[in-house]
Amino acid sequence: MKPTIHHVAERAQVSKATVSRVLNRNPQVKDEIRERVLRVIEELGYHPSAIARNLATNKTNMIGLILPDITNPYFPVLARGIEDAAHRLGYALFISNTDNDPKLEREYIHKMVEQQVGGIVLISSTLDEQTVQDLASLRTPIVLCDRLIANTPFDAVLIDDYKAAYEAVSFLIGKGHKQVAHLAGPKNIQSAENRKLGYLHAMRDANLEPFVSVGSFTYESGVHQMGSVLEEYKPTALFASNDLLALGAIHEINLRGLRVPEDVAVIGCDDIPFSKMSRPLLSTISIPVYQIGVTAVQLLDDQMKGVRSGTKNMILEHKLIHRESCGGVENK
Amino acid sequence: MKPTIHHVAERAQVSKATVSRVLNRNPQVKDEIRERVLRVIEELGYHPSAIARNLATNKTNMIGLILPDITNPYFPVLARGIEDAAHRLGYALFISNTDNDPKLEREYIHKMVEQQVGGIVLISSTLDEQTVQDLASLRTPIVLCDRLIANTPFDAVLIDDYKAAYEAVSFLIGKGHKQVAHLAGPKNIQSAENRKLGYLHAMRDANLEPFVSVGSFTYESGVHQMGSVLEEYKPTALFASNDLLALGAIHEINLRGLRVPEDVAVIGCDDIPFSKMSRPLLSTISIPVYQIGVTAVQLLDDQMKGVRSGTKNMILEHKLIHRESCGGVENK
DNA sequence: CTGAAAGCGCTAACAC
DNA sequence: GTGTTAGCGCTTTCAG
Repeated sequence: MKPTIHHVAERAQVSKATVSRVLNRNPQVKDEIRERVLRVIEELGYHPSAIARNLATNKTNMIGLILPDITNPYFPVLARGIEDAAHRLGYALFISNTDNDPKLEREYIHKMVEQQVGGIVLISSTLDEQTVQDLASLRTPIVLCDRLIANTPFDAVLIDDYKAAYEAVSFLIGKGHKQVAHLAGPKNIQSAENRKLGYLHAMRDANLEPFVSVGSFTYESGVHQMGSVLEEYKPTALFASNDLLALGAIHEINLRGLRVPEDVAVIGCDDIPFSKMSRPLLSTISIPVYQIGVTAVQLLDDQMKGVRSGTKNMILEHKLIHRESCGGVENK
Repeated sequence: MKPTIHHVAERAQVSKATVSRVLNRNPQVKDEIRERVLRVIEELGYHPSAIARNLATNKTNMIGLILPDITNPYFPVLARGIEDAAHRLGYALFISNTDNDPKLEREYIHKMVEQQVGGIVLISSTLDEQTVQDLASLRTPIVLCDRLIANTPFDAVLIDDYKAAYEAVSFLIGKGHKQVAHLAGPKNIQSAENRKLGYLHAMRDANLEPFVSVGSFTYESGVHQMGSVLEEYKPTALFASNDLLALGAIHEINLRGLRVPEDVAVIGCDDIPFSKMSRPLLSTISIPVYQIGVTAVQLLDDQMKGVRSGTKNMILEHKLIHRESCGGVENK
């Protein structure tokens, strides 16, 4: 049996209250007694039960992270930012993968609420109206990442996907490209849609004919989509909605005997770690993922502490990273 | 205020005990009453408090995962295996990154124990004698991944790193290579050491002169180490202790105007997702990471349920994956 | 089939 | 300074 505060109290010949005081660093305990208690705690290998404490204080030191898939290279850095910030603020972190399955999302959210988490960082693309209602009635603070839902009490932290895409495409156009294709992400993912819009508008503003191929946010999808793009459009440049797609596209381009960037310039989005390891090095839009995670937890913490009222949305800055895959850079 | 079982009971005009019964699907509740209670639960948006329940039953449905760094591409799949298995068994999962810092490891372990987790999956390379003692006295089930500690009560699940390395190197030697270098991982990581041993023995058994360069398990380290290996040893083949190292090495090899696999054949270890996206595709030792995670949780569950006594070590099967980077495979 | 009451390990007034 | 007491929200005998 694990020792409880009771055992410690008994053995140290003091009351549970006193043990509780030394546990909580209450200064008004005589040094002698404090030391005695501390010694007993050591001897017994006693660890206070956080759940009992939580129950008594009616507040917990746990928060939850719900994301699509930690296996997708975009997320580990985000998760790390969240985790680091959480621990810095004294929270333990629950984690759950949903694969973007709305049913699982709801299930995990409810599970976390039952665990009495103080708040949840939610990364989801598939929130339907009903789930949103559901969440809003939960009385549990929620912060969204990479996703904005208007008219809800949820804070959000994201980048300006539209602008990022517009800039990337304008950059390509500025280099003289007229045939710029776009590999888009799933329609139900807000950032994918916004990136597509940014692409479309940049093309329109330059009086160029757009060409969009829609797929999923995976390497395989990039390989696959690029095949038809190459056949139907003869692009000299490509803006992919994320790096995985870009990487897959490059693979397919090479397979067809074309070179990147000489024949087709490629630029992705996200700046996942692999982008710095691929050949050619991938040009991309760098997203401050780690910082997004940290910020999300800070917002959550504010909400939990009731520091703030009203919704808050944070737009973080992205950055165009010019590496090898879009040319004009000496092979270092 | 969040509704409690008390509110539900009151509103449904039954006792807390009855509400508890319907919560726990106790069949001996009259249908009529059950429905009434269920309806009230719905109306109130009531969610039972897991921590209160845990306190009452003295068992929890939480387990913890402590790993070095989710940002290292080896870990997400492992984490996913653990998470999936955990949820399947009804556990919520805590997660913490330690960066292999022994102090953080201890801190997080203790934090999780205080959270009353039922067990911990621990991925660590830096366990010193003292920490091991400490853990053993915790009365909390622990399962180790990728690491074995003899004479402890800890279960472990891993692969046979020695054998994996021996096979990889023998494979290279079998292809006629006589100058096979090794990029080793950190000395304090057990699997790195075992892989090095496997390499050494394979070379010795073939009467070949070994050449080892020790670094860390990173891409940058691969780039850096490969520089000197190329200058000092003129290898025709390379066995890298993990894929990141291999990928970095390939980068450096190419930078020096040499080709993979024509000039230097390369084989890595781990089979991280990026190995299937790199150019050339990386030959490697595939480790059943996902399965390691699943197995770890199963062992943990067994321990927690007291199903088993005594320590159990599981060695899972690795597999040599023959892709482009070691030659002899048509470029598909 | 349902209710009353005790208790899980801790904190937080309130006394002394 | 330290002890007493009453809960926190739930489960679990034990009655009825």
